[in-house]
Amino acid sequence: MKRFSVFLEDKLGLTTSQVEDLLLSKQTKTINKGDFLLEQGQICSHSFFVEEGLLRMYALNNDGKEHVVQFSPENWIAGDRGSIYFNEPSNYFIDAIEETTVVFIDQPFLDQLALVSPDFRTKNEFLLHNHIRHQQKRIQLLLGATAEERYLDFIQLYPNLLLRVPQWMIASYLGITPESLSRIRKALADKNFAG
Amino acid sequence: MKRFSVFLEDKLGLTTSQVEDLLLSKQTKTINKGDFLLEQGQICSHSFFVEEGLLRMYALNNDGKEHVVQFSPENWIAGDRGSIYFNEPSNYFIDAIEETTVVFIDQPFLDQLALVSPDFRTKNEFLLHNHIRHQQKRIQLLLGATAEERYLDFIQLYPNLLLRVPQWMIASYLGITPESLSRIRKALADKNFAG
DNA sequence: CGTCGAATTGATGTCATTCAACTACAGTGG
DNA sequence: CCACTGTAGTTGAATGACATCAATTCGACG
Repeated sequence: MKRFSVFLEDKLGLTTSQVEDLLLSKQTKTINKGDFLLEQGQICSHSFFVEEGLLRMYALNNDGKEHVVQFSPENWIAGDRGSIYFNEPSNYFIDAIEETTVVFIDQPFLDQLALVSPDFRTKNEFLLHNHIRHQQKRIQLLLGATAEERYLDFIQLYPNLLLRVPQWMIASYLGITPESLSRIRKALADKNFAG
Repeated sequence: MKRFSVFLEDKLGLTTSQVEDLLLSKQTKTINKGDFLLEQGQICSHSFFVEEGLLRMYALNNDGKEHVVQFSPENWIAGDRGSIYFNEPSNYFIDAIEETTVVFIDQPFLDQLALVSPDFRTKNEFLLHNHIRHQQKRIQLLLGATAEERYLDFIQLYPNLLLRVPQWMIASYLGITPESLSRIRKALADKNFAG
């Protein structure tokens, strides 16, 4: 749980010894590529800190097509807040794109963190604000940018994911078909040779 | 500041007397239809609680077209978190769709709230989670739903806004042109007569 | 080497945009 | 009170962006 420890110290303001205590009772779970941590209809009772690997959260639309809401590589937290905090069955699936090791985070654990660390809540709120800000940016792009612009933004924001996520999933994240993404990439390649 | 008082009591867990004390030093500001509370390039140093009226937050894309990120009617809070919490110049405009009365909320005020109310932070985090959940839903719709489906979702979610927001702004919120929305409305009207 | 899913490519279709004309209506000034 | 003006909304025709369907090609893996 190396990454999780560092995360607790750097992002949430805990001391090394606090982290050691807290993690005594914690275990990691490793799941295979393609396995699910959450399926539509279930109530999501945990968030998942990604220690190693890569998760994807997606929904199905009316036609049964997958739409990726977010990718969660190392050091990210996945989970459906709607389901966790409002106790509703989730609309989402969370599965592993690669073999992935996660740490389960439940409410009691968060309460513990708030108890031992004075500025845990401040830092946690910071993370929430950051999440909102990223979502807002994404909404803005979906409203006003072309598929090509959204793709360029994606490779700038997540250059490391480019190599790890299959292209058809990136298309799904961008809100287009795999065929369209293929053509966009071709057009970009042509432009770059011309320029 | 009636609505703001009720908000502080009901949503953020303060007592009536706490609210009275806190609001002694607070003033409202009323702005005209079309006036701005935030413009692109400025650093957003406050959030705005809407006591009366209706705000809209929007961004400009590469072509200079407006795209509405959110509407904020009574009891909502508007503001650009990216700018507030990360101290960056904002990408957004916030202006008034109607004459609007707002209460300015800055960080010192929030700190005060956290001091006097034990469960302010818990309730505030709840609001943040709720915001994230709504944004996620919107992303999902933009990825996988047709313009018609998004419009139906909009009128279900914000039936009261239908009468107050000009149609071209709703189109902007949905990510389509005013002409397209006009046609969608016509098609729906035809369907309902047929059915 | 053969198989299966991923990616590319081409032909065609659909939905929304663009541009333009026109109607309806509110606000302004004579 | 009426003409003048500007903005919102509607409608039509042409265009454009992305989707769909179908046919290959590519590449990983048993």
